[in-house]
Amino acid sequence: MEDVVKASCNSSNSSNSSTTTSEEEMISDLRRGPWTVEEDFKLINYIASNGEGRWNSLARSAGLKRTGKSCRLRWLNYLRPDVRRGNITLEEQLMILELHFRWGNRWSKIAQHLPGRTDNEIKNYWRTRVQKHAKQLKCDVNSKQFKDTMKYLWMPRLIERIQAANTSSGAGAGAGGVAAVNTAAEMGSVQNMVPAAVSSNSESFGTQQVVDVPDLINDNYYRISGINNNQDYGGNFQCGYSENMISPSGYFNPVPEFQPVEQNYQQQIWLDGGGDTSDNLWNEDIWFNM
DNA sequence: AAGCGGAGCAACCGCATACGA
DNA sequence: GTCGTATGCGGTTGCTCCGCT
Repeated sequence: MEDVVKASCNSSNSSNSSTTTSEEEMISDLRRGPWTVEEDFKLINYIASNGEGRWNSLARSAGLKRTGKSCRLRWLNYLRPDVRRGNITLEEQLMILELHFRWGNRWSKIAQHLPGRTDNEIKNYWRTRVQKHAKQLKCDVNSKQFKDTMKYLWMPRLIERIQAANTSSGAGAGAGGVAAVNTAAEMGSVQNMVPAAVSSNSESFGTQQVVDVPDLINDNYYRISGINNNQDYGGNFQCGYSENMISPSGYFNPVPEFQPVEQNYQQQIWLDGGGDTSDNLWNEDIWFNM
C-alpha cells in the first residue's frame, strides 16, 4: 500500500515528465501512497517554522521522502489550517453549480470562491455527486438536458431550501440565516449568497468579492428560454425540454411543458416523479442530501 | 459471516505555464 | 530567446469504507 518506490523503478514514469527534476531523482527512494501521521507532523512543523513554497527543497529539508508536488498537495488539500472539511452545504452546492456554469471544470478558480474548500474536494464533489445524477438520468453531464435540469429544478430548489433554512433558523434573516451552519467568516451569510443568485446582481459571495460573476439564474439562465424573472423563478417561460426528459427507465413522468403559474407545481411533479416517490430520481433526498 | 459492488476521497500523473539563469 | 526547474491545474487511479445480498 504505502510502497516505497526506488528511483530506478520510477524512471519510466518520470522520464518523459517535464516535472522530473534532478532534485527528485537525487532522492534515493521516494515514498508514495497515503501519508502517515509522522509525515504529516514533519510537514506541518517544517512549514510552521519555515513557511511554504520551494516544495522540492522543502521536502528534502523536512526529511520527507516525498516529491515536492506530493508535499504541496498534502498541505493544500489536507493539512492547511483553514481547510474546511465535512459535507458540502446547500450554499456551497449552489455556488458550485453557478460557478461551474460560468467556468466549467475550472476547479481551482471555483475553489477560490468557496473559502476553505479545495479544488480537489470540489472536483470530487462534482464527479461523485453531480455526475452521478447525470448518469442516473442517462444523459451527459454537459448535455443541455442536464444543464437545464440543474438550472430549472435543482438550483431553484436549492435556493428555496436555503431560504427555508434561513427563515426557520430564526436567525433574524439578516446576516445570520444558514450562516449559523457556516460561520459568517467562513461562508458569508445567506443574504450575501442567495441574493446573488436570486434577486440581485450582487457580486458579493461570502466574504470575498467575486468579480464578474453573473446572476446566473435571473440574468442568464432564465432568460435563455425567455423566462420572466419577475416572479419567483417562474415568470412566463416555456421549458421545452420536458419531452426530452422522459426517462427511459420511467423514473419520472413526462410533463407537457412548464406553465408559468404552475411552475412550482410542475417542479414538484418532477421532483416527485409524478407521485411515485418510492424510487425515483426526483426524490429530493437524492438531489440534496449529498 | 462472508463476499461483492458502489461511493467517496486522497493521492498520483501528465501537461501547461511561470519564472529565473 | 532558450533552457531548465518550480509550481499549478485538471484528469485519473486506486484504496477504504459501507451497505446490500
